[in-house]
Amino acid sequence: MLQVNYIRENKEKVLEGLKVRNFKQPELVNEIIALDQVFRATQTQLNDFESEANTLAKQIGDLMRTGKKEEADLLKQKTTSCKENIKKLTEEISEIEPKLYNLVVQLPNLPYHLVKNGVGAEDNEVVYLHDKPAELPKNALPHWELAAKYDIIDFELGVKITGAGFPVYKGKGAKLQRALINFFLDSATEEGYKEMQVPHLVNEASGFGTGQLPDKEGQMYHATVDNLYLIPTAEVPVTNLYRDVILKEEDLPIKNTAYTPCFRREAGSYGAHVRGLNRLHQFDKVEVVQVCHPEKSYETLEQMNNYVQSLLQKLGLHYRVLRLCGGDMGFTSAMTYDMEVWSAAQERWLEVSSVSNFETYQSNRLKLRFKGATGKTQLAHTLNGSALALPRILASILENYQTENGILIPEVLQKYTGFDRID
RNA sequence: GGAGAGUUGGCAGAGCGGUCGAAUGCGGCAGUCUUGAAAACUGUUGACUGUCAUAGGUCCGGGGGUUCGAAUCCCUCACUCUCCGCCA
Repeated sequence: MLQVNYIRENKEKVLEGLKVRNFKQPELVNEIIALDQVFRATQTQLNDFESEANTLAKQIGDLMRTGKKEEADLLKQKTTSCKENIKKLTEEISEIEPKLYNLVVQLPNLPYHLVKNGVGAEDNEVVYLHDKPAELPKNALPHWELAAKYDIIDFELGVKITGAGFPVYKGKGAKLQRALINFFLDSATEEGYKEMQVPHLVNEASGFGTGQLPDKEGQMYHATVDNLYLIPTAEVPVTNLYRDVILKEEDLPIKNTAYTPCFRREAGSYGAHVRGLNRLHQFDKVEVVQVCHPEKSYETLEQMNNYVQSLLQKLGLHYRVLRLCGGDMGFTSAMTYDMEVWSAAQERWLEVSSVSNFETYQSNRLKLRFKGATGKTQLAHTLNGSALALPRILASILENYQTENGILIPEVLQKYTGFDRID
């Protein structure tokens, strides 16, 4: 979330940013500033009374110790009105504070200056296009048909044991999946990320820390008996490692990577576009996360962008990079690149990665700070990206590498799979 | 699942209802000594809020209560640990 102090001191910038995002309730800004003023005025009044009460209590203490009980009793009477005021003002504050918080969390992050004004996906900028569509054999099949033909992914079996959106990978399909995970983790390690294995269930506090709660509660699977949530992305546990942490400046940047399954309820999304591997309730993903110095975060974003592209290039996929416009960007992001691979058989682009700089939006909520040379603590910047999400990568490999004689395995994966084709 | 113990500053660990934001040790930082380093010695060292700067205020797991005054007493919730049982 944004910092109230920042909103107060940079009202115009905030309004401009919200405009780029096409944000529908700019009036929130004024409400926040007004309520914040009330909040701080009340706080000041309360502090004054608290100060008075503290002074009186100390005096009474002194008198009691020196045996002047009558004088002490006299002073005690004076505390009554003070206490009443404190009680009243405390109640006021406890009403105002959550109200203010609820307003502030409704504001999205402010876009970086490179982000273009826009409403939706059609306004995104294509900033890079790599290669051409693969040339496919005549009767090219979409991946779900290839999956059935070679018996490597079984959607029906998943339906039987769990439900739709939980595929079963079989034989070489399972092996290819594992190969991709290893390839992505090894690559991330070479790039300087530290591999982490984190829990796949998180508590409520972690859900709040990265902002899935309270708003997107319906998107997560909830183990109610223990009040734990299945993670929708590794971002949740990996970023929460740094909740309530004050780092040393020399610890930055922190680069972590983790492979996890991801669980998403995807309530309400059905239809042709979710066929096959396009949209699942459970899928695998390798995530990269960085915590860095505010001055370095855009440099870092470009590094991460390039890194993700290097993976796609090694896999030999036709892809493009989008810089999302204000209206299409996630709520918490300041700038996002989406990578999309071309699905030759479906003839559409599939999003396989999203790399974002959240600036201080996450770290403010997480209380993730660092202490610089000056001794002042300040919020760190956080970034993350998928590197990569497996199902659509798998889908596009199946589709793009299909031949008359089976599906070829990209060379870079062969040392992980141990075979060079699926037939 | 049963029984018990605990939760205090970066860590370890003390704390009588008032003089406690909190002893002490370690760690960190600065200095003395040294060619340099180590050791030793000296000093310093929490976060948040607030102010132009002071001042002031809040924080001893969370919430509530008793009291003029709570880290300390009471209630409640959460979490952690130990032992037993079960078990990958």
